[in-house]
Parts: sequence; C-alpha cells; structure tokens
Amino acid sequence: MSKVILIDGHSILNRAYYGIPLLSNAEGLHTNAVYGFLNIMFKILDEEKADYLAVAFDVHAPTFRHEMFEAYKGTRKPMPEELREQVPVIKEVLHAMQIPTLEHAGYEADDILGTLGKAYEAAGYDVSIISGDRDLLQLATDKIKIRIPKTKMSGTEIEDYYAADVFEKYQVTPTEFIDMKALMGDTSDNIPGVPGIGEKTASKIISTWHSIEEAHAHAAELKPKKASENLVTYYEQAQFSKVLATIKTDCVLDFKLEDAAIGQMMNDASYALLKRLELKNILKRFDSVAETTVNYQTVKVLDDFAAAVSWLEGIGETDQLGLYYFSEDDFEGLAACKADNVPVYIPAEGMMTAAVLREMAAAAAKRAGVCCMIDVKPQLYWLELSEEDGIFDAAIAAYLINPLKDSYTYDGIAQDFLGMTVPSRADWMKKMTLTEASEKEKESFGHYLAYSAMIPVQAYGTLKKWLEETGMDRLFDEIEMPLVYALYDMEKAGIAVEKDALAEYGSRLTGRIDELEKNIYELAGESFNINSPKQLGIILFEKLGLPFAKKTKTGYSTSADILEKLRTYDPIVGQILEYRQLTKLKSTYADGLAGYIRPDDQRIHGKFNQTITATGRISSTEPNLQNIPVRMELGRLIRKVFVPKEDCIFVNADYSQIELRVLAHMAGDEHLIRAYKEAQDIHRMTASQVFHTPFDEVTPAQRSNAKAVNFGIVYGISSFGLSQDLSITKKEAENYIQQYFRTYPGIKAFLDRSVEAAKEKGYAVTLFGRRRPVPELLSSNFMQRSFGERIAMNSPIQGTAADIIKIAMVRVNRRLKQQHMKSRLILQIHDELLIEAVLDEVDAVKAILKEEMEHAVTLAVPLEIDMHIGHNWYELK
DNA sequence: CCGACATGCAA
DNA sequence: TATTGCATGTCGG
Repeated sequence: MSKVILIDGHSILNRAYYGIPLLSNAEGLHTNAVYGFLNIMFKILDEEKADYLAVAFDVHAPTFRHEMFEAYKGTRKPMPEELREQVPVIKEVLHAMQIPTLEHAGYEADDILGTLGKAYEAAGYDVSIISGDRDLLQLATDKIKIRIPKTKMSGTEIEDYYAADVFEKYQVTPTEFIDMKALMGDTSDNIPGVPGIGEKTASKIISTWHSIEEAHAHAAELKPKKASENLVTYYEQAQFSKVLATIKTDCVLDFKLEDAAIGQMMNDASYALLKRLELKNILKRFDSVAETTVNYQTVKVLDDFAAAVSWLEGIGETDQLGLYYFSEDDFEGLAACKADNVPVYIPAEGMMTAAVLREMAAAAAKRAGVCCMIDVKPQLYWLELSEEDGIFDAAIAAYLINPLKDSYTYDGIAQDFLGMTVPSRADWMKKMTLTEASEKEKESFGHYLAYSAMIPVQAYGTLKKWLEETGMDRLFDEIEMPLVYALYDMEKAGIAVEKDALAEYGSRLTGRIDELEKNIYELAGESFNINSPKQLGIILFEKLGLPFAKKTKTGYSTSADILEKLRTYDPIVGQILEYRQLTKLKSTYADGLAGYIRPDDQRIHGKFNQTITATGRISSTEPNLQNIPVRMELGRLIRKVFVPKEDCIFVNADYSQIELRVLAHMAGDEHLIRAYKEAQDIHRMTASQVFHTPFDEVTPAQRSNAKAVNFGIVYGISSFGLSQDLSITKKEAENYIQQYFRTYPGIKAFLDRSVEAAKEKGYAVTLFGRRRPVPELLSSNFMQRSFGERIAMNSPIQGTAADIIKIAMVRVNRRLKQQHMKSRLILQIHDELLIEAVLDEVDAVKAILKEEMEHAVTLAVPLEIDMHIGHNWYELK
C-alpha cells in the first residue's frame, strides 16, 4: 500500500510561526516558521513511510467563497511581516527538496487537499493530511487520516483523526462536522453560523439529527429554546454557512502524483539554502545521508582485446551511451556505459593501443543513438568528434539548469539529478594515487572512472526533460553544444607570443620599479613591503599623517581611487601609484604570461570555460586572456607581443555597444530604438536629451557623463553607484537618472518589469531563454535585496549579449571550417572576436565576421561591428 | 600550504 | 553602495 502525505502549507507555517519564538539568520531573515514547518514535516516523514509528498498553499486571489460572500475571511488579521517574508522561503526550500507545492487561483489549500485526498483514497492509497486547521476533519475516513500538530519549541505532538476519532471527539461523523460548523460558525473565517449556537449545542443537535436540514425540520423539538428559535430565524444563514464550510473535493487540478514522489530531499541545493538560513538542526539530517553513499555494483574491466572490440562494436543506434576518455601521466583508458548496464573500463594497453582505442571510442560515440559525456571539451583532444555527432554534455546541461554552482562534476550531477550520493574524484584519490591505481588497482581505478561514464547516461533523461520544461532545449542544442567545438578549436589554436619581446618589456619595467622602490623608501624614511596594504597604510596614514584615512574590514584602504585623491599631499603617493601600476604589469602580465608560453610552438593555449559565469558569458583562465591591458598606454604595449603566425594577420571585430542595443530591443523603447536606427553617436544623443542641449552643442563633459549613465543603466543603476563613478553628489546622480528615465520611459518600465518578473519567478531570463536564479531577491536584508534587483536588471542584458556573440562564434567557426579556410578564431573577449587570418583569406574573413556577427540575431535596432587589422594585437585599434 | 582579503586588469 | 570575471601578493591559521 502506497502512502501519500499532503500538507496544508499556510496553516502549518502559521502554527510554526506562533509556536516558536522569532529566529533570524545573519542576513536578518526570519526563519522560525520555516524551521517549525520543516520540523513538523520531518517528524511526520520519519514516522510514516510515505512514498509521495506535496504541499498546498492558498493563493492571493478571491475564491468562489469570496464571490458568494464578500465578508468571507474578512475579519482575519493580516499576516505579520515577519511571517509573510517566510512564505517564499519555505516554498524555495520545498522546491530545492524537490517537493511539489500546489496552489491554484480560485481554490483554497483546503479544496486542493480535499480533492487530492479523495482522489488518492479512491485510487487505493493511504492518505495523511497535515493541517493546523480543524476544518479539515470533514475529510477524515478510515483511509484518510487528518493530523493536527501542536508545535512547541520542545517538540511536536500530533493529534490524529480517522473518521472514528472524529466521532469519538465530537459525536458526529466527518460529513456531519460540516453541518456542525454551519451552526456554530467560525469567527476566523467569518462564517456566520447561527447566533446562540456554540460547539456544545451544535454537537448535540447534529449528533441527534445528523444535518441542519433535518434539524430544521424538527426545529420545534430542539433544545434549548433559544437555539430552536434562532435556527428558524437564521436558517438561510445556516445553509449558506454550510456551503462556505464545505471543502471542495472536485477541483480541476493539473497534477500528477508521480511528481510528488519523494526523492533526494537532502541535496546540494537544499543544503546550501538551509545553511544560508542557518537551520542547524535541520542540517544535521545531511550527515546520515552522506553515509548512504551508493557504491554501485561492479565495473567490467575489458583488458582482453577481442572482448573490448566486441563491446565497442556492439554499440548501435538503439543504445544510449555514456563515455569518459582519460589520458594522463602515461595512463590512458576509456570508461563506457550503456544505459542501465554495468559500466566497462577499457585500458589502452597491449594490443588495444591508445590510437585504436581512441578511434573505436569515437566511432562508437558516433554510432550510438545518443552519447552522453561530462565535460566534453578536454576529451576532444583524444576523441575526434564534432558538433554533427550530437554529443550530449551533461555538465553543460546542468550549468544551464543552474548556472550558480561552482562545479559540474559527476558526483554533483548524480546528487542533483539522480538523487544519488557517489564518491567524488577527490574521495577516490584519497584512497590511492594515480600510479598505484594504474599498476596495482586497475579494477578500482576503472571503477572510479566509470562514474564519469555512467552518471551522464543515467541522468540524460532527467536533464533532457529539465531542459525542455525550462524552454532551454534549443539554447542547449543550437548554441551551447556547438559552442563546445568552437571553444575547443580556439584553445587548440592558441595565440603566438614573442617571448623575447615579452622578457624585454618585463626588464624595462623592473628598471623603473627599482627606482620607484628606492624613492619610496627614502620618502617614507624606512623600507617596508609596499605590496602589503597593511604596512603601506601604516606608513601613509600613521607615519606620514595623510588625511582621509578610510577603513576597510582589516585596516586602511590604500586603493588607487583613494590614493588618487591624496596625490597633492605628498610626493610619495604618486610614486606608490606608479609602483603599483608597474608591479601589476610585471607580475601578472610580463612574468605571468611568460609562464604559459608552450615551448613546442611558442604559443599560449588559454582555456575558455563555458560553465562558470552566472550570466552566460564565457570566462578565460590559465591565463586570463580577456583582461589584457588596453586603457593605459604602458599596459597596452603588452599587446605588441601577441602576434599572428607567418603569412597571417590579425583581424578583430567588436560589437558597438551591444548591451545598450540589446536593452533598446528588449525594452522596446521607441526613443532609444530610433536613436540607434538613425545611427547617431548614442552617448552624445543621450547627453543632448538628458541635459536638454542641442545635439551639436553637447560638451565633451556632458557626453562623458551621459556615457557613464548609459553604463550605469546596464549595470542596474543606483544613484550612489553613479555618484561614485562621476564624483558627484548622490542628489545630482539621482537627477541624472530621473532625467534619463524621463527621456527613455520604456527603459524604466523594462527594468521595473525585469525585477518584478525575477521576484515572481525566482530567476532572470535572456532573450534566448537562458536563466539566472536570483535568490538574493528573497533576502530581507536591504543591501542583499538591492543587489538582487540589480542582478535582475543586468542579467537579461548581459546574458542576451553573451547569447548573441556565442551564436556568432559558432557560425563564424563553422564557416571557416566548411570553407576549408586556414584562418582561425583565437580569442573571444565578451563583445569581440579575434581571428588569426591567413593573408589571402583576409577579405573572406572580414566578410564572414561582418555577416555572422551583425546577423547573429535580428533585433529592433541594427547590430554594428568595428573591424580592424594589425600585425600584432596592439595595432588593432 | 590553503583560504580570505585587498587590489587591479578587462568587457 | 554599479554588472561579470581572473590573477596577483600578503598574511594568518
């Protein structure tokens, strides 16, 4: 017999709130109701071996009862703010625990519970309904148990009512309980009832006559006399009350019981959330889960050549295949897994040479109906696969579903999408070193590798369903998966660096740094570590007594913008600023980049990461090639050491103000759209309109301020932020913003809309459906919430721009390959692409860049690019 | 030796 | 107290 638990959300939350003193976390968010709710829920789950669990909530919309009776629930006190703020939080917790929450306009939670309770009873389930509200007793049967918890800090006691228990307590059946309520009324719901009849009298009357109708027919026989008279006088009101008090059991609901199947409630998402809420007692429950690690059956080690070949050649189009190819430290092999089968591990050794294994693995991947992997890009170095092969990268799918996680490894995917706790790579590594594994523990090592093949193929169905249900399947298929191959090609191509020139640049810096260091020690009267903000702060603000000492958490702030204001007070400040600038260039760029030049080809092969950013941008590491200096001339000189290879030249193209154009389109603001269609200088245009100055008379200062406002808008503007940026008062900044919104009313409406939508849905969305959760919006901390609002304004813009350049990259890369060109895409810097173009392909490359970048998507405003050619990166300006 | 913090580079 | 990143050096556990 399967068991279903249904919870009356608001009612339990309410009980918990009043039963437990106010608690709050570090953010100031109150948590007592959430805590109490979860305690009750877990207590019930612990004692009942339930298979299904769902929680119903009331919605903030009138129900049929309100339509019948205007005063319905009219006397109910409004929810205190400290409780109200916990409603979305408990929903979020439930969501993280994969417990469905049900709410439906026009129905109360009671009606949902009644409908589902009766339906599942009829279908043969045992049902428990949890509520703090005795109204629910009318639903009790011998299969439906109504459970009413009494919350105290010390613990929870629960009263249970089957039909018989209701009868025992009230001498009426559950159905008759409705009639009883029709007589006695309910002040909290504003059900009128019949005056002069309370619980005792009502119980006596209904236990005798079983319904208000019968009682009315025998009114004369009723005692006491007052009750008899009032029942006649107020009979209509009693009938009316009966309808109000009757819980509907025939609501039309779109709900499938399987969605309420109890899964892995203690997962990463719920852990993070509970941790944030600081619900330590609930967090304890995770410990016991960690021990339930699933160490699945066995891995078949196919070290026999014939057996391995036959397994791989047996893969056909009806198979869902999981693959993981590994090559490191002279150790190479393939883990593979067919859906619902035992994983296999095939080491590259003996007759099964690495070359043969790689080829057979790639061939199997191509033949399979679908081939699922985790983190495909690095495996492409060994497996020759391309975007046409339709590989499914589970890490990228998981990233789209929640881009806020810090990794997408197999153990996390197993936890989140399969409810499975498996040992992580680190857990296995603790047990044995790689060498030990390869030499002595082949089977164990294969066992560990096998997770990387097994998890993606098992999670495939769930991930696919998530992508479809969130509307991100096309984003995944048409943008993200093809992009994997474009990024791989970029990494493989790398960028050539003139090592000697870089070294020379470094030593030039060193000369000046030594000079500055000497000067600084002299001016300070002692030597100290200039790189230590702590020591520097003491020298500047204590020893030299400079003014405006600003504090950070740990001491004085010595950041450039502070020092800049101190320049005139002491010559040491200027020297320090220059020292800072030069040591930055030396350590991060001159020395830092040198360490990444590969000796075999004198090129830097940086990594481009696709599953890092919250907004959908790509990131660059080892080294970061997206933050090479450009603003200051001295820093910009570094770009001279990045050069094209022989017979090549650099071509770059960058979008002109892509984010502002995306904003114009998404907001549909006619003024901004018109400004772009007329192809004017947009910052000047903004200045002209915001400052009421004729276009031709805008001063450089006005234009520059307008530019700052435009930036601010994209970042989710705040008057404080703008005032800092422009060194003006907050008041003035407020005026600029107000003027801006008056000029472009559509922008204001859009930004407001974005915040509202994110609050409602819990995430921000790009034009292509990419989502970015914004949990900060739930915070009761003003700063956190404001941060959430800025994220909600910025993410759709930054994210859509990221979507667009990704589309362009995929198409540019495709065309370079399809047309068998030797030119290669080598860098992406958020709104810019850099190509190392073979000299005789330059015109074709320029045409491709222009076409694919400007037409990656059609917006209400044109997308424009600027293109340049140069013999090194520095010249591309 | 690792993590937090401060700092500064880019779009 | 403006969005998104990454790398560096210092310093303390």
